[in-house]
Amino acid sequence: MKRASVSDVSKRAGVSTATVSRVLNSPERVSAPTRERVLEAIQELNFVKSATAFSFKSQATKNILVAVNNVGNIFYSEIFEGLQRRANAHGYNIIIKSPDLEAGNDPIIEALRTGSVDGVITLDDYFPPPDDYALLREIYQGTPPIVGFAERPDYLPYPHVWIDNRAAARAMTKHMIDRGHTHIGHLPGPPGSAATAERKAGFMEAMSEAGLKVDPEDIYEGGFHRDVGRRVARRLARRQTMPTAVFCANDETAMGFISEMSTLGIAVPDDISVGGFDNNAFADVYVPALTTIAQPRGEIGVSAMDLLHDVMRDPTANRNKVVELKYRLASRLSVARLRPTPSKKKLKESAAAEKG
Amino acid sequence: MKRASVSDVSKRAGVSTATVSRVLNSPERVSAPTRERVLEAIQELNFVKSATAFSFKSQATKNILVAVNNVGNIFYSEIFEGLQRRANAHGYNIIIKSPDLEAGNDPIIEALRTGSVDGVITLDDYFPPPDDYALLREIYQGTPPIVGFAERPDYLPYPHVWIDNRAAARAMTKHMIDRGHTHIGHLPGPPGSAATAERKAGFMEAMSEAGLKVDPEDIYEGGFHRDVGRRVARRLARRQTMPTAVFCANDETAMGFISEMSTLGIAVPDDISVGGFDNNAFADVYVPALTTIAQPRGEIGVSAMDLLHDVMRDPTANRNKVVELKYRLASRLSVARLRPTPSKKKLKESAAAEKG
DNA sequence: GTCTAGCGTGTAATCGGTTTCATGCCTAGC
DNA sequence: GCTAGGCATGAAACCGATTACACGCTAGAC
Repeated sequence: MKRASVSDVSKRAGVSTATVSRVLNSPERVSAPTRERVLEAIQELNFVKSATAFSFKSQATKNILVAVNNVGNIFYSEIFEGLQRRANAHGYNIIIKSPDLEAGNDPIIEALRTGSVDGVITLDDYFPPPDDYALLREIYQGTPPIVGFAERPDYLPYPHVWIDNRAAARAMTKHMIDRGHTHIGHLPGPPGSAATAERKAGFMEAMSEAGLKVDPEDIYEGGFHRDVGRRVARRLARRQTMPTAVFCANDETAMGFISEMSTLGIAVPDDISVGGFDNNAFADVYVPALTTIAQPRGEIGVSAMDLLHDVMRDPTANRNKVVELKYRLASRLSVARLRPTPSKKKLKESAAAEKG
Repeated sequence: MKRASVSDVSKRAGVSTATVSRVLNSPERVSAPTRERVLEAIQELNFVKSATAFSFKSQATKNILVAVNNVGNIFYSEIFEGLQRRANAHGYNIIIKSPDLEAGNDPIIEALRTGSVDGVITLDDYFPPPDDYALLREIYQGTPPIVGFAERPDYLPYPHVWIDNRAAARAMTKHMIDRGHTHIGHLPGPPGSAATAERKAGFMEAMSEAGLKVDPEDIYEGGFHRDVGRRVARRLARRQTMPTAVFCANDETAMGFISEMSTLGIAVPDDISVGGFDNNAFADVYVPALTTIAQPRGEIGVSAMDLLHDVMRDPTANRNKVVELKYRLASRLSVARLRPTPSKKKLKESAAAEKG
């Protein structure tokens, strides 16, 4: 039992394939009796248009590539959700792909070259070889159907959606300063990333605006990973004077930091305050509930898909379109008002007292 | 500047399209000089095979549909990662989709009917209309190229990957019993889900094997959501005698529970032990680190994709294939050995003492 | 009564590859 | 010297839909 084709339907209904196609695409151009016969035949044969044949003929796949560095990063989950929902609304499918590091291939280049997708959304700093992209631009006469979130390479300034990382970092830092903290540490994220640079700049600006000095020792470069937070926690715990607050440029890092501090017997926020960035899926059920910058991830997905849709419909008009989305400071428990801190020694004593 | 076609290449090289196709697919059948000329022409014109034309001709899209109820659920992240990696290896793309509840359409039916994908992987209890599936089975002569994780509807018993939820739940319960707990509560998850039923059964089995009675009051049906955990926490805190341990059939629920308990001044694991299920992305950096059942999510993705690949290559031979993956009990801090619990009153006293 | 406009429908080309079949040439075997 | 077989290549069909163009018929205008 094979799928029925237009030709099968046309035979069954005693008409030409052209008429069947008209019934499907502009039924008002077909006389009522003929239309009826064709529709019956379609029913009887259980006919559905072949997606591949349609793509071939129309030169449009209805597929959108979503390229990310690591599909498994939970940061994307909600973005995927927004993308998917919106793609459905526009009649697209989303194909999600990460670069295969061993093979060294670039999914974006490949997909656009083979024409297996109509457009591309890239969600992070995705920096493959410029020369291939130069070629792409040539092919697409300056406007490949690409849309991004946040950072873009200079050689391919595609339309994009972003949030103001610098302002957000400034807001978090100010939040800490407002609560009495003057000695604040910062974990800015992986070197080389634009997000890192922006967030760090925001931190520095807020500190300098408040007339506070930043000891280079209090900046801990690293990556957006729990192990970075853990490592920094161990290092901090050994120092003579700890900062009273630490701003991690990523919730996962913050959680790694807090959890390690907890096993070292240092409590958040009683002994040290911690702020994060992302408002990841578990920031609100963390103990303590994490004060963080909420990125509107669902909306990022929705906006990116809508933007791409615009770009695909009118590439030149939307060539330079940029959509800024609002961040939000989610103030919860992990950043507390500064109180005279009990020394570590005192803490141990009280713990001992409780046991005894 | 448009993409070059086989025909363009053939003209440039002064050969027929058949020869170009041979160079691409079975180069050994073309004489060296001709082959050279064709390859040159391909280079010069920057020729790449059209994906749509190929799909059309070969009747294979190289696309795999991954159907889930909610793309945004972070539980899938790592599974997606495994699926993606393996799909790449087999030369497939993955299209990720959730049903559009308003439109009431079923992505699986639609995708298979239009032929826009070659196969389907479904990751949770995905129970759309049986009659449509009956039709699908007819079309595919009994073996639609579908593979699932865990639960399947009776009317479409596709090959699948699973973990033994019942045994895993039994293991967690036994772990609590081994640590001295006899009064254990259980949050089994959303009613109607097979996972819920299995995990609950495992819990009951372990309790009865240990000769322990389960008060129906200690079973809290709900869903895999933080709010369920929170609600149960509030309810428990009001009871005269709390269980000394609670087994939540999902980490998110466990975290909601723990975080609410924490704001109520009840500490985990000092006052009550909590076990989870999933080993989600943050279970290890939670405070306290969460004791849970680790599902091998990456491996689930890998196995499902490999299984689908087998099914697509030989549907009849793999019609009933089932792959069982191993769970693991991750014993961390949230389940502690039972100690004589301080009453809530005592706790408040000691807190007051600390302040004073 | 003739001419024309327009409606409904069919014929055939088209998209870009792959594949079957045919053809011409060369070589080896007798 | 003739033939069989094999190799390199080309011509054309094909996958399933859409669409430009052609055609015939009817109705309305003069």
